[in-house]
Amino acid sequence: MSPAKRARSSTATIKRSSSATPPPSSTPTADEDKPKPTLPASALKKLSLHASSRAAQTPFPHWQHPTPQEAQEVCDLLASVHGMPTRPNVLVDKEDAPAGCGQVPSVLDALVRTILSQNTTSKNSTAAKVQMDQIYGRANYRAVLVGGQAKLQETIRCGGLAGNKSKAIMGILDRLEARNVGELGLKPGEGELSLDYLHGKSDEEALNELISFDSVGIKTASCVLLFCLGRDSFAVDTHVHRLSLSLGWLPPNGSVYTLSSSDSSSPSKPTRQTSTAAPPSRDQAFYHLDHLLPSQLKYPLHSLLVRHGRGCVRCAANGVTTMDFVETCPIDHLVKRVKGKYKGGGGGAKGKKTEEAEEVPVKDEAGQTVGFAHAEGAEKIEFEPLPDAAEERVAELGARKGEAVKMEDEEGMPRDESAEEHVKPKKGRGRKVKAEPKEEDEGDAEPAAKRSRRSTTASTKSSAPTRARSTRLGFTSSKAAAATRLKAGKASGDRNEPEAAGQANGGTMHGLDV
DNA sequence: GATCGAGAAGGCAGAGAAGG
DNA sequence: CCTTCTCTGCCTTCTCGATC
Repeated sequence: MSPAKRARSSTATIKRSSSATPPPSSTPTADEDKPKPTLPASALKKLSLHASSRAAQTPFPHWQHPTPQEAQEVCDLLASVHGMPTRPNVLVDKEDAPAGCGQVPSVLDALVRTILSQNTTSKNSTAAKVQMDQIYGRANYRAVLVGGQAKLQETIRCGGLAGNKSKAIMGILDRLEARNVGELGLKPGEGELSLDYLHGKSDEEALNELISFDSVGIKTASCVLLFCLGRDSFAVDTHVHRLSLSLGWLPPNGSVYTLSSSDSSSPSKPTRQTSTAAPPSRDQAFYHLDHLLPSQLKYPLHSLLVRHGRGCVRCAANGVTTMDFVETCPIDHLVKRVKGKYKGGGGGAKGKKTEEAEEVPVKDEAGQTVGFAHAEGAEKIEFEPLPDAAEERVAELGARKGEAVKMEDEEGMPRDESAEEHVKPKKGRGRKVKAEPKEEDEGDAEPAAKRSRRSTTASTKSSAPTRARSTRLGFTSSKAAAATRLKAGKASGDRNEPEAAGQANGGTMHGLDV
């Protein structure tokens, strides 16, 4: 076989196999037989972690939710409002496809789009992708590779985290180039940089290949599998994660059951129990839900949960939707919204946190946690009446300001950002506040600089360093900066005109994968 | 009204702490 | 010492409450 034949066109439309598992090595590639080129330690660590998690099937073997019936019910209810998403058999390379949506035929393009969508809004990531296409040409990754990381970083700066993302993308392109040269026998600079060979690999092989790249985690890889490769993988993003918690599909405590790697062969017998207030992580949620959910529901459920998590005024984070909102929540009777989450907005209102509704774990005869319920007195959560129209919603949201104390939350995250949370001794593993002064609770007499980094940033997160950096770079708040620019009557200064890029982006605000 | 301060979204890697 | 787990930094934009 000519090595050149292996490099498929990245821009052509590619008909997908409808089967979740492609024919086993119908094109037995040399890279399957050869030992893999040495991967960096970080990649090996990721792969090892993934392998043990997969072997364990689910991190919560005693938590049998969602059942297929529960999943089907939620799917049907959400579809009644949002419509039932159907996966296209043929992906077409649309110019205005939003970043973050892996629904493009080229696997490499899908992966890059998904990377660009990490840690930023769809608007920003799409702007970055548009910028890339303008600078390098449409999905011209050879030009990207030739141009170097610095140029790429500058190009995608408007998307945020440009340093990390450009490094990640260049790493992928470097490896593909090395593959072209080392395994396909091409000359340097020849052939197309493509990941389309993943179409010929099994789900697990493709997933492993993807997560072996730097900056590509389970979620990113899962998105590519789900949307580009047409496989049944249940990607867990923030909306899916939040709603899964609210629906009781995940245990309230993320680390109740932990399998040691040596016991991964007997997943039904967790060897150790840890206890932490932290809810399941997104990765844990992925392994649990990907294991339990029926394959045919993964695509529609992911799409519906994302759409609903963004569009339902009752289920969106902080009650603020980022797209057309849903008047009535079809799963309102199924979700458990608990008090306690910070009501978004307004920095000045620091500390506006609502009272936490106490959760009591429900245990089976063996003492294993199999569910949770609100403590007495906390189970009655009164929902506010739904707005009747969009205008009313705006008014309602306005009226909610300042009523944070009464505002219930949909998330049910036991983790609190209060200082008390962080000075609490934890039973489980994990980093503690180093040498936390005992008198810390007492007062603020100690200069903030003397506090541990963790406790200091617990309340401010990364905002402070970010702001400090922004200030050094000449930013104030974006609003102020925008106003200043408006006054000055010129476009944004030496920045990369993110607003302009956003305008170029036009209406593609969301990479909604439906 | 202008400005400032601060939370939130978004996913990953890596540092560091603690248990076995 | 190894493994496991938690937490933070990374970056930008938007939003909103408080203050001037």
